[in-house]
Amino acid sequence: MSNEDALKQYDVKRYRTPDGYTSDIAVFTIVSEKVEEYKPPHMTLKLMLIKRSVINDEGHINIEAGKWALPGGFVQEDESAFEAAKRELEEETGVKGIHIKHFGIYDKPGRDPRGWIITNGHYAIVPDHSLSSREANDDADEVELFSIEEVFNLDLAFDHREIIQDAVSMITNDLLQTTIARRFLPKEFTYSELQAVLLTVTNDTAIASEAGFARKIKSLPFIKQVEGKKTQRTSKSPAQLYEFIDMEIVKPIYTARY
Amino acid sequence: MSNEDALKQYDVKRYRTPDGYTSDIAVFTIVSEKVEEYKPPHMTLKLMLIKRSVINDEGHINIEAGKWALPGGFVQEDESAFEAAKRELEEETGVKGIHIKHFGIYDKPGRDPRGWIITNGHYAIVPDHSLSSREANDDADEVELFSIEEVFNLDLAFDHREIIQDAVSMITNDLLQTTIARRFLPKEFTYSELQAVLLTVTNDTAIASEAGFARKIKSLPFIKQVEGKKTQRTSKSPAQLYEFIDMEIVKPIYTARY
DNA sequence: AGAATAGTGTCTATAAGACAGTATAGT
DNA sequence: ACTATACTGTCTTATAGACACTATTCT
Repeated sequence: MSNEDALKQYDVKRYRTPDGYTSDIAVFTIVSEKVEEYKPPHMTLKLMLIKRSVINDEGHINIEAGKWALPGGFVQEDESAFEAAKRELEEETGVKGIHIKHFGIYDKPGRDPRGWIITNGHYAIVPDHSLSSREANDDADEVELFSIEEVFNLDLAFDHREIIQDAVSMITNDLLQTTIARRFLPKEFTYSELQAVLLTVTNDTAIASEAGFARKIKSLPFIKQVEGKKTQRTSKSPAQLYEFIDMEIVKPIYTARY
Repeated sequence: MSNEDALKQYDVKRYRTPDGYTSDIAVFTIVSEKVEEYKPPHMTLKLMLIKRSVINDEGHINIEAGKWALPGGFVQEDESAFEAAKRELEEETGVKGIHIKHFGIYDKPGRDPRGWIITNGHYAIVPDHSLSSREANDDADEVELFSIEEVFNLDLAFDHREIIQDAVSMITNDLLQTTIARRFLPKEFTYSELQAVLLTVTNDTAIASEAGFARKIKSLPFIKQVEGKKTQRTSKSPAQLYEFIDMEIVKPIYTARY
């Protein structure tokens, strides 16, 4: 009658079980191009990929060798896929406290020739500078940043093309419909910096307009001015600093106002 | 050098593998209350749960017996978790072509006392009438619909409380930010029917206002009038019918218009 | 006629969008 | 003075929101 009795009778091997359970991470960063003084940023969304080495860390020939792939690895026994993704990302970049989000599961039979291997798709947002310390490890020959257009011209391992497509569309949506843009920005930022982040994924005219966006940012309920604080990092004329307010935002498609 | 060589050397048992891989489904339906003639509907969002039986289909004592749980089951060898969810839902309700969406993975070590069992959370939207044919099966004593408030007062199996919370917040968001409301409605519907669906998850004043919503629906880019078609099912006065247009909608929180 | 739902008319306040113009400060 | 960015002024047009009013049809 108790759970203990039930457990004794439960045969864990009744069903076939997966041969592996892994986490992959689409590591996004936004690089500022033309970082001159007194210039507003022009930003590009980039994805970090690794080139799979021919010989793996045990001296064996690697599967899908030579192809570009998302970093990732096996989930350990005492952790969840999400925790594994966080751990692997920390190992890879050496950075803690990174924004990371699970967005999908990839479990189609045959997606990995080694067996029934299930992988979890995550995306992560890391600040530009965190990736400078990156280095190739045993499983990877090279580590490189690619723009979204470049990525889809590469020879990608496994079903990583599909995973990356999902990651890109997920982060695009999230950038526009949530406040995760903050993860690409310093705590305090100018209107043109936020604008530059959003313009990496949209060409919405309302966002692209300088004067319009400069005005709009002041009426957004989830952003507030940092009173009396200005910066000159984007122009000679001091620019007002803003910061995000922590709040849940759901903007229904059936209404126009907040 | 080839993938075949790599495969020969690959030891699938290097890492511990999960003991089970399952799919659970949060089956939502919206029931119209007070369905009188010539009345606009008043709707309530309900979730279907099953009560786990004490003895399972093999005559053994069942785990988490007597508790309420999401329907679900093991993913078979030749299918993905999503396909398993669809299959199980069809088996359960006898309805095909149901809207179903994967929203999360639940893999915390210890979430299931039987071992390292990973489950996939899906939500499904089924029309009211499809659930009338539901019946208890071997694993379930009872099948019942609960309102969202009722659900959280029940004794729920495993970590289904957490899964249900995620399902509810996901469907709430999706109802307001995507056009899935159409899955709760007939192909052609009146403004008050759409309004009733939305009001199951929000009390946004712009949506709750009759006159306002009746006007608003005409300017939404993803909904069009069915020219010249009216119905009297919601009132004595014939009401205009509308239908959804298939399109991608992303409404940025940084802008107000479409 | 009465009742209930489905709208429309109309007014006000607010916001968007366009575009010109001003402000600031480094070179 | 020049230049580039950061705004602000101002006008026009569109929409939201409120609330009264009309329209339709069954009972």
